[in-house]
Amino acid sequence: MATIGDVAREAGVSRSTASYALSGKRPISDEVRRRVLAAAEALAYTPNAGARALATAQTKVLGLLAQFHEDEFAPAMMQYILGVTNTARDLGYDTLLVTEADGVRALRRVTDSRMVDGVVLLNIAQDDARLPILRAAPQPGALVGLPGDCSGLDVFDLDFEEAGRVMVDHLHRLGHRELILVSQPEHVVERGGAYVWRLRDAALERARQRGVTLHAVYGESRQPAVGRLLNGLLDAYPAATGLLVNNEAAAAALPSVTYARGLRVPEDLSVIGRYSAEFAATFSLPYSHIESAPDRLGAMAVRQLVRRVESEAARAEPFVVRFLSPELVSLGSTAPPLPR
Amino acid sequence: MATIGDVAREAGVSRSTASYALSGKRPISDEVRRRVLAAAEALAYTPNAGARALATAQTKVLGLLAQFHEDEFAPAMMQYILGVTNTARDLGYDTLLVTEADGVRALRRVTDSRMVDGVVLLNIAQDDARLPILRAAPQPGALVGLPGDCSGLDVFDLDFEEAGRVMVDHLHRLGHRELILVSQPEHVVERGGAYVWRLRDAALERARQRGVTLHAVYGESRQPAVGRLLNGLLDAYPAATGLLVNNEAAAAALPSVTYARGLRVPEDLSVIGRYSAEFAATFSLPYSHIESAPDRLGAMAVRQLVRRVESEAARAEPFVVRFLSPELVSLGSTAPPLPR
DNA sequence: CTGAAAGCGCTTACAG
DNA sequence: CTGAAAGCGCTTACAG
Repeated sequence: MATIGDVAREAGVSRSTASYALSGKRPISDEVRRRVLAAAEALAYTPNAGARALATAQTKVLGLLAQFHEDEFAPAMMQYILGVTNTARDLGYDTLLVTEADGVRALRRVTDSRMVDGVVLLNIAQDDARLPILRAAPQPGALVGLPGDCSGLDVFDLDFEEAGRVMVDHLHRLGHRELILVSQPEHVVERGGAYVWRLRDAALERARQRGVTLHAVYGESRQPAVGRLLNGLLDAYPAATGLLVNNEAAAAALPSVTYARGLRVPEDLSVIGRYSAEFAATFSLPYSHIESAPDRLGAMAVRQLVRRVESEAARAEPFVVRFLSPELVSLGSTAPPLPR
Repeated sequence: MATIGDVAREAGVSRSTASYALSGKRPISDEVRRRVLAAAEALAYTPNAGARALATAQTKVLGLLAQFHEDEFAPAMMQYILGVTNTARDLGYDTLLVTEADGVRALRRVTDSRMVDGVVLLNIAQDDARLPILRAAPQPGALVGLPGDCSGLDVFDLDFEEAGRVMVDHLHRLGHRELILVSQPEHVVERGGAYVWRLRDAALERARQRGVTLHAVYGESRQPAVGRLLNGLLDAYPAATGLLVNNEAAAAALPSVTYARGLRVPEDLSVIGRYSAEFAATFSLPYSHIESAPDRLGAMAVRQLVRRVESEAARAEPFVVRFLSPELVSLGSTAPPLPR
């Protein structure tokens, strides 16, 4: 591989001149610049990333830490990752994807070794053990997901509380008075997934205000357990006319369940989910849903992160906690309840 | 951050001694080693990755290039990616995930700049434009997926031809004489996805040998098109008693279709899919299927890649093309056809 | 067993 | 406008 020394020799200039001609960081005569660019072109010169990182203290790489817990719903994760990698690339950064189980160790490794200029964390737990490490790291960090303590980091998440209220209000307005809410499995909550109870508690509160009965239960993340659970719920609450689903696996399993029971949606049962458009399209889900916008959240986190990475001034700004307003995408799976 | 110079000073030795004590690459007296390790510990010393890469010409990072084409089935990709990242980490490597649309450009960037020690390519096309770049690169490369020309690279893929034969044989043995095969959409084939016709052609050939009628059609990758397609097929071939599904989206949409038509599986229709166990569990798919083993394929590719990266001798070995034998996971979705 | 020095390939003050 | 030199933080022959 050609080095900057090769380019300089080929162009008949010093290495520093070659470097400046390529970077444009100081004025260079047209003639010399032309020769340097031609030499670089001819030798297919590409700067060595390690050498540049060492000299500039910038790697142009962002770390992306994702946790894949046993028994969690992996497919939805892909959209968050793509939101991050694609936005990073647009801004001139590559992405180091770290998926190992020990997130604390992983985070320490990539920050201490200076492999990355900044870090995005996915799957934030309420009391996430990675956060103290990230706060202490020299690189800035951004979270997709709301932890208990947001200090020292930029945080981006869907407004799950508003999502819960929107779901309840929508069905209440249509005339529903008894609803079921299926959340993620209990172990997701135990692990610290605050979004589960943020949505649930807000939905319960709003239901109380509106005089709506809301049965809120934990779900399952896999078949056949999730199918059994849905059947059990529909058996247990025969008067319920609306179903809220804050659980991708349950949403994916629901069509089979309703077909098997001969339930028509929305005539017999109104349904509102919470997932991404991508997810809905891929898995044939015909339900109106709160768009979870994983790509947008990933993109927002990266943009803010890169701002802090690249600007001293930005790094001094106060940290932000930004909630994306939930948007209800209507696919016609809700209607007024049938008179009984 | 502490440098090796800080550690050396703290331990009262030279930088080279500190380096050797840490790496163990030459004998060091117990006393000195103890002091160095203590100093490194006390200063929380972690080597600077860029500096090490520059000195050793090894980054301990692998590149993973994935292509996400418009209208393709993204969720299945996650398992391949996890297979790669987790195996890489086990072997001491981090993973740079590159997802930009222009794969040629991306590959050139990461190899020319020496950001990675080796590269794994996903979504291999029959005539993949990235392959010439990878062959010419100084780093070794491994493919998950079979291209037209395997020269100069290690290749790993499911044996899709054998998969087609296993599917046909299994149903033939049960007494089926008319089958439908739903493949990926035509544009996946046009883009170069050879595995589609590898499975199909082998299935057609085997069906011919066995005297089985096989209707092979392209599928769709999204709803509602895929649901319509499945209904259309079942209408068009009412005498078919078995369905082979080499298309994740079609498999995911099938339960709704069979329920809606009042078809029982396997009594009225035997079904065999081709996807991963992870996929089956997540999406409630009750069908016997050929396990596509994305995690195993990713792991195989990484192991071979790292062998070549780390050993001169391994780099001189002939390139391999390794096919994973398809395994039929029986979930009871096939049975002898009902007498008509 | 240990140290002083060179070198990896860049960038960027410092001089002119 | 251009060049010679220092330095980023490591590793590893070269000497002793």
